Amino acid sequence: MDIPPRHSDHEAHAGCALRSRGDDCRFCSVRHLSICQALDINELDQLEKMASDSVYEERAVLFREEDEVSSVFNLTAGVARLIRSLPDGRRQVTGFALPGDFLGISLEKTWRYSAEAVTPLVVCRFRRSNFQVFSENNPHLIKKMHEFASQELNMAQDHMVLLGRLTAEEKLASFLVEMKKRWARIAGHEQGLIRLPMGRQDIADYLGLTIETVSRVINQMQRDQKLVIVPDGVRFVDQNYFDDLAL
Amino acid sequence: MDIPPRHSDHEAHAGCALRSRGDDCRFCSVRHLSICQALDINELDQLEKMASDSVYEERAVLFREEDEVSSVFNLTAGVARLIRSLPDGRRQVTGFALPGDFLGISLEKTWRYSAEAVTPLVVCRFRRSNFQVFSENNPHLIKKMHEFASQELNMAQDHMVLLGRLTAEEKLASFLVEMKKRWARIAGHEQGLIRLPMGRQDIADYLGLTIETVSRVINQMQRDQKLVIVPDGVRFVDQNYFDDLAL
DNA sequence: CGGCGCGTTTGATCTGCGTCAATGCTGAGT
DNA sequence: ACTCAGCATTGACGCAGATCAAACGCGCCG
Repeated sequence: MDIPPRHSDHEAHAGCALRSRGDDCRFCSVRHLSICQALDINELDQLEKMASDSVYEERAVLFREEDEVSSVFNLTAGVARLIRSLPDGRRQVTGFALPGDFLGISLEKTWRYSAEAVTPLVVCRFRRSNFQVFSENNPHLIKKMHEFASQELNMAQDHMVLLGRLTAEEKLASFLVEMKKRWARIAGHEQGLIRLPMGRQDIADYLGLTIETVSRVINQMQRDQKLVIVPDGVRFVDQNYFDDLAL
Repeated sequence: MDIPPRHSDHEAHAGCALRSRGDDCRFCSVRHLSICQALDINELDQLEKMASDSVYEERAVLFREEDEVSSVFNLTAGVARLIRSLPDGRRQVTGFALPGDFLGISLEKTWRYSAEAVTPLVVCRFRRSNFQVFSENNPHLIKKMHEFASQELNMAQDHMVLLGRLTAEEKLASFLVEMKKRWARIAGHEQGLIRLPMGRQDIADYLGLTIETVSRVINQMQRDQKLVIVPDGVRFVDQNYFDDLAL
């Protein structure tokens, strides 16, 4: 049961919490975080002509593993989970996409993972063919994309260490520290709050654990006065504890 | 105790088993596997002027995590392990580099992993600054490098699934199938033999297991007539068993 | 208000793999 | 041939985290 995206090119959601690009790349709230930081005003104008905003509801599927890559996405608001599934239903969440993240940096013809909206989502979408042509004429952009790809590769390698060699407690600490750092880069976050819009099951599938272990470890941390669990996230009480444990 | 590389620009190892580029890129045995496949004869000539072959002994360190990236490498013969270490000594092998693999595709200023020779090694080495200038004037090459980076990202994501969600038996089966496929792409391999030049400890650190578990699982597979252990590797007896288990 | 659905928490028990320890194998050096 | 060093194998045992099962909390809707 896929939920199709609501398209909204020149209407709607102005003033809404989800508004982001607002049909003018110059005012895009994630511009300085995204690959668009490589572009000057003129290039931005060109790119804007190819862009279309899309909104997805919670749980909506942006694309599935094996689907053809017909569009690439710049996430402007919300959180998505990136998933690889095994035939028997086991899942590995390979990452969470936050505002400013780009989906489609790889040159493969088909997606190698699925993407689903964890929260309501706004994306800036491009037809891949258009985007490819545009990028091939913009060396700045190509280089920025390679930088982003390098960055992703590093994060992937970090995550291999986490999955292969850390204990459950270390995994959770690393995850929370990572989320804290990533939210801190993004404007409009409440100081001190680590937002966790994804469910426990997603966290478990990201860390290679079960939902019960995730729950137990987080609640134990709360009992030990290392953090407090609040609606939609946690707050660190003992930052040193986390810095010591995290990868 | 680092073992420094023996340099050999216009001498030595002609006729030796390790000879590969032989100071003429046109005859390089890994050209069609490596990023050099993007280059025509003229470009290859230019690149050759910047290249220098280096040979490393078994266990030699090519570079360490945190080192500055002053050179990038094209592996022409041998096998290297790529390692991330934790402060307390736990290791994660993030990958094995085989002939044709390129080290230094990322644009970061420092290495994020160490590389060590599993077997004696021949590499085609470039000063990073030279290579960077050259690549910026060769769109073909840039694109090929981005392709290689995409490929690596996919492999990293596969590996996350393996580390996070597979059993020890599935991990070993996936590893062996992966090695079989990778050797098959490389000329000069003996049909049917899956070469495993790395030690059990390296395999364990690659799969997020202990050396004892690796040993137990492989030997159990032999007892169950799924494979036979031979010097320097294994041979599949029951290919279906592995295809069913592997990721 | 009450009941229902869904995600989370908590408890009891199990088990796959890690840990610890001993033994075996192979190849290099004397 | 003997010894030693470095890996690999094998066995006994323990534990971190999985599994199974039950209860909890909370928002939603009739």
